[in-house]
Amino acid sequence: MAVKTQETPPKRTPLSRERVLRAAIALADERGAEELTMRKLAKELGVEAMSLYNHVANKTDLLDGMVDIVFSEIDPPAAGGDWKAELRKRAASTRAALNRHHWAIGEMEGRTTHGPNNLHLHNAVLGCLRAAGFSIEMTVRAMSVQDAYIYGFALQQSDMTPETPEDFAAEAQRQMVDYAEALSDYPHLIEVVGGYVAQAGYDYDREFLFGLDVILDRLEQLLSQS
Amino acid sequence: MAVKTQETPPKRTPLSRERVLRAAIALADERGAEELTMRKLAKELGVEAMSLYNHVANKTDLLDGMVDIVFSEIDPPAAGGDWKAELRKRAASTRAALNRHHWAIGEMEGRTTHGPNNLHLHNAVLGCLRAAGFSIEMTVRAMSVQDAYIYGFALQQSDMTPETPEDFAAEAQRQMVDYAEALSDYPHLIEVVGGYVAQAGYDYDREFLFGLDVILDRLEQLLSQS
DNA sequence: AGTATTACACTTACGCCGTAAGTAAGTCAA
DNA sequence: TTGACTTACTTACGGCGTAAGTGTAATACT
Repeated sequence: MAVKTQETPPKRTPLSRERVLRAAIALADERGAEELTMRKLAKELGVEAMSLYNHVANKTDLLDGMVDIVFSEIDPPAAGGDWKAELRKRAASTRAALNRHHWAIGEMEGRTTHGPNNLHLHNAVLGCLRAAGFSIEMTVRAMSVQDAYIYGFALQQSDMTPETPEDFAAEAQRQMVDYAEALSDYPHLIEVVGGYVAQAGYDYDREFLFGLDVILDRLEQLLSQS
Repeated sequence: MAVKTQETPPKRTPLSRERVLRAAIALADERGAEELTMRKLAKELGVEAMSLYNHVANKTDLLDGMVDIVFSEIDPPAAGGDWKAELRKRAASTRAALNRHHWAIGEMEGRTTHGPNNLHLHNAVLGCLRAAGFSIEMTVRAMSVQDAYIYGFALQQSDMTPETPEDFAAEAQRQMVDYAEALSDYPHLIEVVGGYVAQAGYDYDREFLFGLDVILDRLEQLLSQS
């Protein structure tokens, strides 16, 4: 007697904004920003594309949410301690977050809305600088130069996919061959890229910290002579 | 006697890669990168979309060509003169070029192929630093930190559309209202953005040069003590 | 318990996009 | 003249974001 057979009730866990955003980040992390489409994201969640619109207003709202989650992964600096160490820590964790989510650097550009985690982080950076003794004017400048460097470095790194110094050296050697004829006009590229980087490689972590300390050390000088 | 009336022979000047690239840049400059599509570009040139493919291989080839033209607009630094002045000049002209073509900063990310103008410029920067007396290792680092800062600054600026200090102040005031309730948790944002930037505004040129000199001055110190 | 409301996933459809493939019209060398 | 080449045109395909409407299961309220 065919009662309504409870044939494997789909039993899908319901969607939520959180689940949608997390899945979107995972997809973008794995396959890149241009592979993140509403249809593919829906398929990943076992759902049709239009269902996503019950939880995000549209695609830019989706990206806004994703970006703010990335901001939440950054360690805000503490105010009142060793300000250089605190800012080094936040710079490193920013770089780490942008590295984990290499699509984020491209998506943060041109975005006009700032999520709460973004505001929280920047409030903390300003507070750290103010506590260190910088004037308001210098605080603005100090944050601006650091942010520009941090995001710019991440941007440059995303141009060169190889991660390790060895990979980088190999890539440099390959490009030296590719551009061989043109390169003969560029002796300094040969000397530096061909003669040095292709041998020694390029340690992103070390170079990043070097540049950061160029900035922080000079800021410290300006602070002490003010 | 209906001879073949030479009824207004279309007389269109033929396309060329140069013309396509220039038109693409003009379109992207005016309407943004996301408005640059093959169809709209073709319409601008009075042609059908597919005709463009006789002059560019595909859309990324088009963008490669556009990006290299932007590089051609940057003044390469001279080697052997006042190296800080030369590098300040190239930084300013880079910023100016990225400002004229605000889409470029987004399109240079992740690009793996480097056009001749890109190579030429970077060869000149390396040459300038080597002539100033930097070791090969320090030359790599010095270029890296400058580039990161320059591109990062342009990236940040593209987040905030207003150009003039006054516009910036007005925008800051508007955002203070938008985020009023959340902002109460962020006293330093209130102090700095609300209390200072919203009043004094933000002079991009001045702030850019300040940050650049933070870097160049510290590099000079490291050079003289080596 | 029965009914009304809401929440949420589904289907369909529209106008875009980049571009593969094939066609037609002009130019120029032999 | 002819035939190869260049270059613009037409058509078509699959994928995109998303507007609009439909069906259904859970929840809230008599």
